[in-house]
Amino acid sequence: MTTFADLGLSQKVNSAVADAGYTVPTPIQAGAIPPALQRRDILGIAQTGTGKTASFVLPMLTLLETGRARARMPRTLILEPTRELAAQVAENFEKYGKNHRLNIALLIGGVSFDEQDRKLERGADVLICTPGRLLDHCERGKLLMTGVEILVIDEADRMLDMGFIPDIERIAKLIPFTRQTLFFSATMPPEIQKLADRFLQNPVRIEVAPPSSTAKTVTQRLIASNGKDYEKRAVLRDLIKAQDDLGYLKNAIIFCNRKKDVADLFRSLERHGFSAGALHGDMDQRSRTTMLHNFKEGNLQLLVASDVAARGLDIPDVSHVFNFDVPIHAEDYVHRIGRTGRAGRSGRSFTIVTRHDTKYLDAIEKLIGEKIEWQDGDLTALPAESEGSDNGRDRRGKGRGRERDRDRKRDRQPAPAVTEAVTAPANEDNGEEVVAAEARSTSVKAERKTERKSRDEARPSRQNAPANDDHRERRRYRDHDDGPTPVGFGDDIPAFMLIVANAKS
DNA sequence: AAAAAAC
Repeated sequence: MTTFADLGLSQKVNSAVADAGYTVPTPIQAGAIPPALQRRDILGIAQTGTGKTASFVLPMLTLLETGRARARMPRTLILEPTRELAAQVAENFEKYGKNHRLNIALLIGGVSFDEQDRKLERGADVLICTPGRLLDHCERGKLLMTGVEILVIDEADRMLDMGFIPDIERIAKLIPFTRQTLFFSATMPPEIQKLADRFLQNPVRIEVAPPSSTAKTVTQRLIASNGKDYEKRAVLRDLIKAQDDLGYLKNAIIFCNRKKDVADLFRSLERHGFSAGALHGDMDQRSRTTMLHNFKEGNLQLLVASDVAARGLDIPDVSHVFNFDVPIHAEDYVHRIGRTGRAGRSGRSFTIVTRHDTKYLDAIEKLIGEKIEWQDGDLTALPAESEGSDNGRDRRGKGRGRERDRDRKRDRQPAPAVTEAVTAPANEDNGEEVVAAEARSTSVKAERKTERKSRDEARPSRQNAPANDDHRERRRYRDHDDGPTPVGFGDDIPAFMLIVANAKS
């Protein structure tokens, strides 16, 4: 059997891999690492979850051992479609590069330029970027791309979906022709093939089977619901409680199709006393980072997310995926449920289906080539909807305030006082702002510390994400649900909370 | 019917 030791990686890399507990490479790793070490171009066709990231990180670390970075001239460049994925790749470099002394710079949007700039000035061996921020740095003249030896284009098909290809082409033009290019995509539609032909020279092609399109380790079920959001939320809560009572629920990602619904559902779950976080692209980057971090650490049991979290995020041991909405694109279903049942573990997925979703459900079942079982009866078993059909436009219009009231009346669970105070003034117009504020409220202690620090340190960075003792603080704060006064702030209550609390009483 | 990404 092939082991990592057979692949030609350096001693430093092999020892970091062994420390991480790995001995046997995955097929994409076994296929890509040897030719990558020989400076060949690579065309890797692989989904996330196949060990793809290590298949470029490990050979890059080995190749980077000779030579040094010069100021503003990065030696390697990795392009990722989302900020979270970029951060995850950076973590991989830290983990497997622990025996190296490499400068790794993460260039993503939503955070301060200054620190990124300082890293560039020092000379970066590895640059991990989302396209927009990289181009921004280039346009400011802060970056010279003529020294790039290795270019990695990751998740190319997703880059295409997101309209990043023109940016990628602009970036590639700045990099010498003599570079080595590693190109990864989960699928190879004609546009991607054309792109690969332009970017790659005589590549080694490695294609690995998707881990059986929908992982066999995931038990999938459908739940019928009427179309009203408040009904779906009640169905979801019952489902979560039932899975928890059975002892199955460790943690869950709950997917919504829209950012606004992520915000609404998150608020609702918090109001009902669940331990929940939110993640979508309109949240400020600090909240995004904090939420993901807290979910990974187990400080939040539920993560309500948009499809920003559907692909590639590596959160080991997620027990459940709930689809609050049926995804519009069938492939997204596969990506979403792929967040659970990872690394051979078992996982469960539940998808809430309404009468409006049947054609999307059909497309999903066609794509995965099987019928998904209903948990308790299909749509025909539902009582008729009370107020006629509910389409999306209706839901967003005038009927909405009434629904909100009814939703509240349905369940009399007391909500934590602080959360209630913060969420009370939610309305159509400031929904997203409230989410940002809530994201803060769940980590007030942590953020107070970093804010204090940041007065001296220009702007806070990812590295300033809350440390472990802060989580314990927050949990105590979250579980405290008696008394109308915000508790846990000392005499340092943020102004926005005081306003809200006073307005309420 | 959406989401993602630069300021």
